[in-house]
Amino acid sequence: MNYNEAKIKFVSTWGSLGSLWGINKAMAQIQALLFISTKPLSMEDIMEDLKISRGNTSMNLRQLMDWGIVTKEIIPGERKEYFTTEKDVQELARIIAKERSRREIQPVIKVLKEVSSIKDDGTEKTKELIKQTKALHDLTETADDMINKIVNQKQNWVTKSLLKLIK
Amino acid sequence: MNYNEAKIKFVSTWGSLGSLWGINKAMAQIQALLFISTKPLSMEDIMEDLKISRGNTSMNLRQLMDWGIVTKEIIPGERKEYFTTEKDVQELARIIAKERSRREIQPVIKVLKEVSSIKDDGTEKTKELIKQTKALHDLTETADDMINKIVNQKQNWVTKSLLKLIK
DNA sequence: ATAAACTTTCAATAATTATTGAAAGTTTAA
DNA sequence: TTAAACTTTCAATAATTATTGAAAGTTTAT
Repeated sequence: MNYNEAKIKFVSTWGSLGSLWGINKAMAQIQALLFISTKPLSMEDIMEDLKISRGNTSMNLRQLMDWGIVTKEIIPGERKEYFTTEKDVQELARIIAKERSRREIQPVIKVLKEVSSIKDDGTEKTKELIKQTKALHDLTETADDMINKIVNQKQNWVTKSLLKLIK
Repeated sequence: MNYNEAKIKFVSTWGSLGSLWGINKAMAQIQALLFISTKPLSMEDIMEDLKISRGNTSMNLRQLMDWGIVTKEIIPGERKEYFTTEKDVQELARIIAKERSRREIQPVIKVLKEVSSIKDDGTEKTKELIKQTKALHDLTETADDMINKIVNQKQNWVTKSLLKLIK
């Protein structure tokens, strides 16, 4: 496998993985491209490399900036805008975990709390609903907390020693 | 909010959350319905409650069984098949984490390993590709390990004390 | 062996989501 | 102030994914 094959494989794999972290294919591919680039890329560069339209590139770059993963780079003397992504994987993971928690997990926790707080009318089905949604609420909250805590540790040794601990 | 409102809210929220754990809406809704039901439900029951077709119900129940989340229940004297879901949230989380890891994370780890193992031809771009995909490989592998380890702890106190530790 | 009761399959269709491309908008240089 | 260089917006369209429903398949009771 040479450089170009490897690059294509990485970008497309990372793209199809997008669904795993809740973003679309183009968005994930743009991020992947920037992630392995040695220098900032222009919209033109990205469109050409991924063979996607200008509009698509623009919209997805904006979303990546909203997530806080990609930033604009001004290159003196250049008219075009250039883009870079966060290059540190730990920091990338931190941002993604935080955003997903905020956008998706928190709202679910809220609903689970609401649902599990309905008045117990004494019927079996109500008791079951309360019991099960409460369990789900606790689990979701704990998992969310843990992921955020783990991912917020700046130093990698923490992750490593933690892993050793629970083996 | 009464029982029925709460039930509808829970089922639809859990359904739209499906994307978070990589399954479709109907599948997640069926699971949600079974999760709060006090007794096994027939295909008829599910179709009626969620207002979805027989075919859809059949296909999604089969997928849930493939995941190992739902099981067939034979009720003596009854011709119909009945279904139940795993009721313990810890066990449910264990199954889901394991399946997602197997279906989605492992293949990605494999590709990252391949890509990061290409021959270093000395160019800057190749060095960057290797460096970045290697970092991603290590992170993904560590995260996958941790999630599996955490979720495999049967006793909840482990999770709790672990959480306290990393606070 | 037959038929009723039930489940599965899958081609057709509907719903959703992503992408295009060109017009409108913005910024900069002269 | 003008126009070139660039970016954004968004209605139309394409691609993908989910759903239906009816025919085919299976099981069970008689």
